[in-house]
Amino acid sequence: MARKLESHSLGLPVFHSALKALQYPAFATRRVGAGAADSNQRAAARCRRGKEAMSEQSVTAQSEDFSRWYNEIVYRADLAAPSPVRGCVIIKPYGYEIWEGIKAGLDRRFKATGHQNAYFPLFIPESYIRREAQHVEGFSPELAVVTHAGGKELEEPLVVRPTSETVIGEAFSDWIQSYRDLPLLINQWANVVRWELRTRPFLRTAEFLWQEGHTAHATHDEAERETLQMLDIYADFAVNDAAIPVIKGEKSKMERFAGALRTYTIEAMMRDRRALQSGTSHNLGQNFAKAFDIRYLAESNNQEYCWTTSWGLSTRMVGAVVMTHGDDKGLRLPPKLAPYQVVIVPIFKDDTQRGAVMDAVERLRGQLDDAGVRVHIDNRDGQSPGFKFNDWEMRGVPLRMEIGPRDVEKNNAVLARRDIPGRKGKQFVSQDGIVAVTRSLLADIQCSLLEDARAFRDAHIADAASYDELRMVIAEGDWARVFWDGDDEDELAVKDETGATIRCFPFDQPGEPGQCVFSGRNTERVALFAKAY
RNA sequence: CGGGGCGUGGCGCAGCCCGGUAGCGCGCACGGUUUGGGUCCGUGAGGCCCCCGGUUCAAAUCCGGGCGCCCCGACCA
Repeated sequence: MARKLESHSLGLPVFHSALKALQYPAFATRRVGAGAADSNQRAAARCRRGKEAMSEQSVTAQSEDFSRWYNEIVYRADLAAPSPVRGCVIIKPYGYEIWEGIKAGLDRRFKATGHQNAYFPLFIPESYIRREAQHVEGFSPELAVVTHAGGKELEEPLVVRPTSETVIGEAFSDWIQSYRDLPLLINQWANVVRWELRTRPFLRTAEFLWQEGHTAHATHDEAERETLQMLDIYADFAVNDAAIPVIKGEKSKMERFAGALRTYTIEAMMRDRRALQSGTSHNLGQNFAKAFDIRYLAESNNQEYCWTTSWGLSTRMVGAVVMTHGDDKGLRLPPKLAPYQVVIVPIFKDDTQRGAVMDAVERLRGQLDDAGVRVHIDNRDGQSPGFKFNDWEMRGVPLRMEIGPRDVEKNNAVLARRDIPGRKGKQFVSQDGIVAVTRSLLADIQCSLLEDARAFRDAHIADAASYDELRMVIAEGDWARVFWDGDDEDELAVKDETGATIRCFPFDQPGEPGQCVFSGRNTERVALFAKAY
């Protein structure tokens, strides 16, 4: 386990301090009309028709049908399996290991900023949920409720948690007496249930795994700092570990968490250019403190309500990794999250060769293993090397190592990078110093995935100066950045007409005033509109 | 909840119109052959044809009823 954690860093840029501002520039945009959408994608779509009946070994092209591509890849790469229950999935070991990587990366950051893990019950008395008015309203349509247990009807139905603000709020009100008990910084890793209508593996399932942090503070400002700090941690994780460039921002009133003062988000652009909210952080103000009587005795000897926050990131992140980096051949996993960073495919004809090849393979494996690289030997008997190459490419392994008789003879190995297709991604290297080469290639792949994703995203965000332009940009499938000073109805109108919603008001603002594309009012704020998952 | 579609070996499907032996591809098992980009051949295992009822000598197929699932329109990490 120690090794596993450690190998997540690989000598790559590691997480430094959650409080430190992130290094990457927020994001770039293009002008409307300039260099429109990917002509590549369309050409590919045209090309592909007619080859319909390609063998079952190949995956539907992204350009042809993105969601079909997604579903196929999720199942074929062995991330998940269908479940007997409605909107649920079985997360298979390969998918779960990605989640474990996500957990490890986040948990480390949470601990580094003083949070502790705890666990609260799955069942929540129905009356708790009702205590915070907006909260009930927000969640009641999607609650699963247990009415019977132990063979009889329960006196009070139990809600299967959709999130835990209420139980935790109740607990906090007991735990917190004095300002000396603050801040209280708690996180829990748990499953939650939301009875969603339309579900997709990882992106939206009836049950999902996540982490929910809950904190209580003495002042509004402190709570606000915590809320923003955790958003920074999410962004830092997304960028540096998952290689997903994200845009930090604030949610509009409509998209705000039920019961929150303010909701912040990191938004990522998937390969089909739809937005995916990949993590959120809420300043809950005193709403829950008042509903659950979370009070502390201040130094002044006065009873004060606490200021609370909550923040969560879920298995949806696995879907984000798939949809951000994946290509027509399948997954492309960032080395820091890849269950296997290197897969070794041994090649031999007969038993003599086998012996020599396997000796070399085992030796190299040992070296990589000792260096903390997650390495796997594919010694399946029935499959040809070619089959294995394709198989591991589909499963997104960053680096493939081929060792055959010729390599053994020359003390070589072949390394093939997943992020560079075909011959160009292949190189012969000496077996001596394999650790250093592997490490540097993995670091390189980690960066190149991030850069790819960033370039793609920036090419598909456009500044729109009018509502017409906004409509155009959205119709193209891109994201539109616009000056916005509309109200809820305006936002709804845009959604009805274009299908796009405000993903966020980015923290990165132009700093100069402009005219709201909808109301015409002057405003300082720009919003990002996009179609979202 | 409104509109469209589908339930047949593990997965993807054909068969249904015109009732009569349940079939194909993939996968799986075994043997051989191959192995540096998805080898090939042979043998084999595996199916209350969603459920209940009806028609008939005979139902996967026709009729009636149920159930389940998927896709498209209102919510969400």
